[in-house]
Amino acid sequence: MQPSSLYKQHDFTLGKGKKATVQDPSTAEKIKSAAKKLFTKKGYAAIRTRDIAEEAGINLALLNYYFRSKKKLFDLVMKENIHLFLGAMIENINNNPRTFDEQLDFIVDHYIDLLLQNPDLPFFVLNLLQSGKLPAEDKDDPLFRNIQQLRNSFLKNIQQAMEKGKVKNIHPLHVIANMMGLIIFPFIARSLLMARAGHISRKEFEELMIERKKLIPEWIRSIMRAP
Amino acid sequence: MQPSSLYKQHDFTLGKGKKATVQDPSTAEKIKSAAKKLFTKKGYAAIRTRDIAEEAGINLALLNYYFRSKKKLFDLVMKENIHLFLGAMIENINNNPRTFDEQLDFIVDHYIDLLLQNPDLPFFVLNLLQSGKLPAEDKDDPLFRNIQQLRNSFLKNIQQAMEKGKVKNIHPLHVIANMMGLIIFPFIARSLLMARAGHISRKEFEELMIERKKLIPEWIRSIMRAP
DNA sequence: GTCTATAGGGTGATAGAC
DNA sequence: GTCTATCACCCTATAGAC
Repeated sequence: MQPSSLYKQHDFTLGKGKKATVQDPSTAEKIKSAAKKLFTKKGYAAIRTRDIAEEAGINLALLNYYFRSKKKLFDLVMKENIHLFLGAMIENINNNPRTFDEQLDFIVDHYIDLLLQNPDLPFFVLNLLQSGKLPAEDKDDPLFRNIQQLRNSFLKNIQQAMEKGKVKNIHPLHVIANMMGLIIFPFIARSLLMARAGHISRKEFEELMIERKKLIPEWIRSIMRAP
Repeated sequence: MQPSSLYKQHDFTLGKGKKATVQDPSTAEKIKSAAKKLFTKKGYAAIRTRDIAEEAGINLALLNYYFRSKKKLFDLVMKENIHLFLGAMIENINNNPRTFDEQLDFIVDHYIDLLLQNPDLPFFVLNLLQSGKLPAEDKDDPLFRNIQQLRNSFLKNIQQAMEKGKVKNIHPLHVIANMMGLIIFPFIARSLLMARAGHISRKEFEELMIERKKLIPEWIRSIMRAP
């Protein structure tokens, strides 16, 4: 008998038509976090269901028992990762910073914190992007509405600053690309950077990333400032 | 009968012990460039040998006839891609620019040209990096010796400029990461940037990247300049 | 050199005992 | 809920005809 929902919240039909909902996070949770770890690090195609079962320390059959299929398990991980990746911005909306400078400081700070805790997240997203499997923005998902809102206000702020002559006339794509690149790139290239730009330990790397929380906003501002 | 070398330079033993070397690039070349296109875009695990055969318009068996195995074909593509990726720097060495500014201008210019022609190259390299399959630097390969030389002179130039007080005191990893990130990131995130940072066509994107050839060195310099 | 057919092994998924 | 055993399919690689 298969669970009716994907996440172990079965409706068991008992005798006399009674129903009971059983919560049992432990095994399903083990599988899901193993899947998250492996899929995030290496992508969908490179991971076998057997790898996930082994990582979770459970039997292969349980994976299908709880999640029906590899694809469905991946979709679940993908959804969570995308929310994690975009979630750093939600707080921005809720915190309601108005100016470009405030937004900049907030985003840089929160994203670097996020990436320090989830260093493989950018690779996962870029992998989706490259394979064309990044799902379209879901109009019903409040998260995406917030993102769109943030993007619009961010772009508007850049536009206004340029019109007032406070910053150079610069295409918004440059600003977005620079900000994202300065935040994200060190994490996707970290093994290269650690090995080749001097021999840098994991701890030193993390300290340098924390240092970037202050530096990147300064850099972005100096890049945009009129001569 | 299998070809003795991987790349279709057979020694056929003819009657009376004569040998002749036959050059036949067309089929092997078709397979290799199909493999390059697909492996570069989606990585090793996501591509089947059937995909390559179809893309090349040849029979599946020919792939193994010419290249022995999927793995060997991938290794060949990997080697070529790594050389392509690092080759943009070789010319730098051969051109012998001395100062940091000269090196900076040269690298940015040549890398953006390279990436305009091979936009999927960074993803391929980062994919190798992430899966831990990037081969160690080969001491025998002159390419790697040149890279090491360039890296050292680049790092030395940064160090010297800081000692002379011409630029801020900044960890070299920041400089390398910033330069690489500003050059490479727009290409790995291009579909995201084109769709979400305003609706940007392929042509507009390329024009913006060409614009970055002038802007990035300015940005790097303004980032490093003492206040 | 190129094809068809198929071997051989891996992989996702399930049946059925407990 | 969890396990063992196994099916059915897919994928790489090769044998053998032409």
